[in-house]
Amino acid sequence: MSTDSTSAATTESPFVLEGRPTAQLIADQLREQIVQGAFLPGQQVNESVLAVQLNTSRGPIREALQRLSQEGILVNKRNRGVFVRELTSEDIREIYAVRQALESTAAEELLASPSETIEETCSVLEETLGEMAKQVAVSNWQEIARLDMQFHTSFVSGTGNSRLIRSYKTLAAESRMCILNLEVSYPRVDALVEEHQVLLDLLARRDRKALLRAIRLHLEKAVEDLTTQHDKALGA
Amino acid sequence: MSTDSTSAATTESPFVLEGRPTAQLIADQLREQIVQGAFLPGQQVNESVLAVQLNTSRGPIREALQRLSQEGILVNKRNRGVFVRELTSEDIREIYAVRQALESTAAEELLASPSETIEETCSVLEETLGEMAKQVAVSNWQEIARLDMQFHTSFVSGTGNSRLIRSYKTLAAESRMCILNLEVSYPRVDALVEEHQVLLDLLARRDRKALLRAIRLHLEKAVEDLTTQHDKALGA
DNA sequence: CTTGGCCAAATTGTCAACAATTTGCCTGGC
DNA sequence: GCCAGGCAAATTGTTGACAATTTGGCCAAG
Repeated sequence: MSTDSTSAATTESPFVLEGRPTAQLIADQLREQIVQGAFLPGQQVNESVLAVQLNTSRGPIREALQRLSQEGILVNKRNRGVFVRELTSEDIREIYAVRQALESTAAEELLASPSETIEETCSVLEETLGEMAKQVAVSNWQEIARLDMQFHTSFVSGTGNSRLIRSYKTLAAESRMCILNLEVSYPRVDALVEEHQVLLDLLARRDRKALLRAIRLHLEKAVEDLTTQHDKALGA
Repeated sequence: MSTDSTSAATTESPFVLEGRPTAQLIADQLREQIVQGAFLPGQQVNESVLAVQLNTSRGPIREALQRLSQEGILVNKRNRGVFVRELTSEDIREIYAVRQALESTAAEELLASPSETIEETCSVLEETLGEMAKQVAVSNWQEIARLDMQFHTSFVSGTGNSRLIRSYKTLAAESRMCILNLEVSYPRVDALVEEHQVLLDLLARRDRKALLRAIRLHLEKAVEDLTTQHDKALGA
């Protein structure tokens, strides 16, 4: 992954301009690569090599890296560079505590929305869930992790509250990092699909109290799984 | 406020370097100026003039502006520049809905913390509240707004949850913008101090249920005041 | 008088070179 | 053998210049 010609594979688009903000495209690419584990935690991300890999100069790269630093998936050490953040068990608890707060609020707002909005959200969630089931069948963990977070992000996006969505997306990226850091992090995948199906059903049924409770339990269980795996990995 | 020599007054520090991340210092300065109303909503923020005002080049300025754009107090229009965000009544509702979610979670986490942490937080809040009372006496609205948000930010900071704090600080800045946009936005200042005193007392007394309720009412009332003033300002 | 396109000004987007700082190694002395 | 000091390499931080794009005004044709 150094500077050999095969690194061109990481450059997904030869020309970076698509008529949209360039640095953001780079940031999105990098974020995706990072949460997929292309960069190891603690590893330094060099501006210059990224510039040549993405066929651009350091300027846009700097902007993208700063953006990701602000999101929290990179850390910036003055005059040293940016590094992929290493997440501790405490970080996991923090992230999921805030996620619970935001998802609960999203549930409240969704239930207060017109039926049309709820139904549209449900159909989106259903589609994601179907895709998730397929990927579970072939044990594609990376895709499962992505779809897991896509499910939750779509749930929150259903509210249309842009601040809620913005805050949540950051946490979603961090969550994917948590999951990826732990290799096989889904103890039982069957339960995973089933749990999300429950969330979807409760939303469709407008069962406020049960939905809030299910969200809490779902996230609490995730924290438990993640921290357990995390501490185990540390012990190994 | 154009390019005359008096604009040097906006440059609070002749030398920007203090051994800390430079762009962040600029961002902090700008954020403070913006939430204080030094830039009007919708106004364009020019990179070049800022560069000469702050006695630096466009590079760090760009980074600072991008950071503030990501926080949401500036909006970036491709090839046009960055502008101070104009907030609508809908924005106010969004912001305060998320604030309610985060502050409620902060309350829960605080109450689950060791007594030591709670007491320390209370003393910090008390100090801010005392300062707020002083500024109320002299009707210094700008300082009142700052202390209002400092109170809430300190409350959330008491949890030590860095993600919670990070998300909240963004909303706090946006809230100050809401307040500033509306000139005299505190209908009755006495009620303001009193309400915060109630929050502090309930935290000190560990009255979970009453505290959560008080937070909700406090923020709901704020939304009502702000949107009323906002719509009135639009009608004028 | 209105409308269409063209032109120029201003501003951001990008780039490559230069400066400053940190880190690790190497050498010299104790 | 160990430690202190300095030196060199690498990386980021900063700067000024250049390129691209949008916008508003101007002019002419209908």
